Amino acid sequence: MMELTRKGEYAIRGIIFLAQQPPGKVSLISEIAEATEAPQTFLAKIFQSFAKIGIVNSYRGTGGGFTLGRSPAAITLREVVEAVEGPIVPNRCLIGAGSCDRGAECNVHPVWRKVQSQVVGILDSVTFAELARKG
Amino acid sequence: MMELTRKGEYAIRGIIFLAQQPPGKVSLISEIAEATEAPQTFLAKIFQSFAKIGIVNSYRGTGGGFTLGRSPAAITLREVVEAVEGPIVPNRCLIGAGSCDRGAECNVHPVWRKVQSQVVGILDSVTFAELARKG
DNA sequence: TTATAAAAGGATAAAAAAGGTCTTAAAAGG
DNA sequence: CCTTTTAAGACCTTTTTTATCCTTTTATAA
Repeated sequence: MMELTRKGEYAIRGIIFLAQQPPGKVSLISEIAEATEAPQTFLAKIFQSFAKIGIVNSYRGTGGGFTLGRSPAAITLREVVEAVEGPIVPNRCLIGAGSCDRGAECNVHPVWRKVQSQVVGILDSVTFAELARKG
Repeated sequence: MMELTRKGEYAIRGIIFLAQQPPGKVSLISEIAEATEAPQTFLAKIFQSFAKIGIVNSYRGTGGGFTLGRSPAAITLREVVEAVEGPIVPNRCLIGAGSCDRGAECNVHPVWRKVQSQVVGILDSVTFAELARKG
């Protein structure tokens, strides 16, 4: 339960790699894929979606590639995880009003809500500045 | 991310149902399935696996059915969730030594470890005595 | 302007997991 | 031995994951 998918793993490793490059360095998807041991075309898809939401910048053509969209300290683990895996929601019932008819009288709901807030809190407190630190 | 599967939902609802029955009452799988709105044959599979690990007792033949294997207060939410979903492991790398070659120098691992211990702690603290309470 | 480099986007597909059914066997009671 | 009820395993369908391939678009440089 609660396992990160490969997509999530590749995404995190990819962003860590970018965070470890000298500022301004543009990295090819082929470099990133090799360094993170991720399938290149798959990683490319992930980075395309990251470019759309501003986590990375992408540049086409000769000399193109990817850079981080913000400083590593301004990118949280939560943001990257949710970008690829969707929102952190331990129980379907929490998703939206009406999706669970047991809502009111169900004693399990508050437990999941607690789990959710704890996990979100932890992932929100970790930035890629820390994750990229070597040593 | 972190979503409980239907299997997990049915399992929890089924155990809550049993916990709400008068002590000693034997319930048919058909009753439990109807009450929890779960597919009967699917729920039967889940309860078979629960019988093996002692969460429930099963009785065949006329007058047979299922009862809780222990008092509701002695069954934790964690136990039921892990029985159907497998261990709570946010990152594959935590599963076993050697399954991740990045272990030592990886800064993400401690974060997942923290997530794991928080979630396990919460689910361990909730018993079916509380979950079965009505009102 | 032509060639080259690189990401973007779409279509497809294999593999795995989730979700569920069906059939036969075994146990218990009458 | 007949009925009721779970046990066990084979089987099937759908969805999600994990990719791959091909074409298009954008950018650069000769």
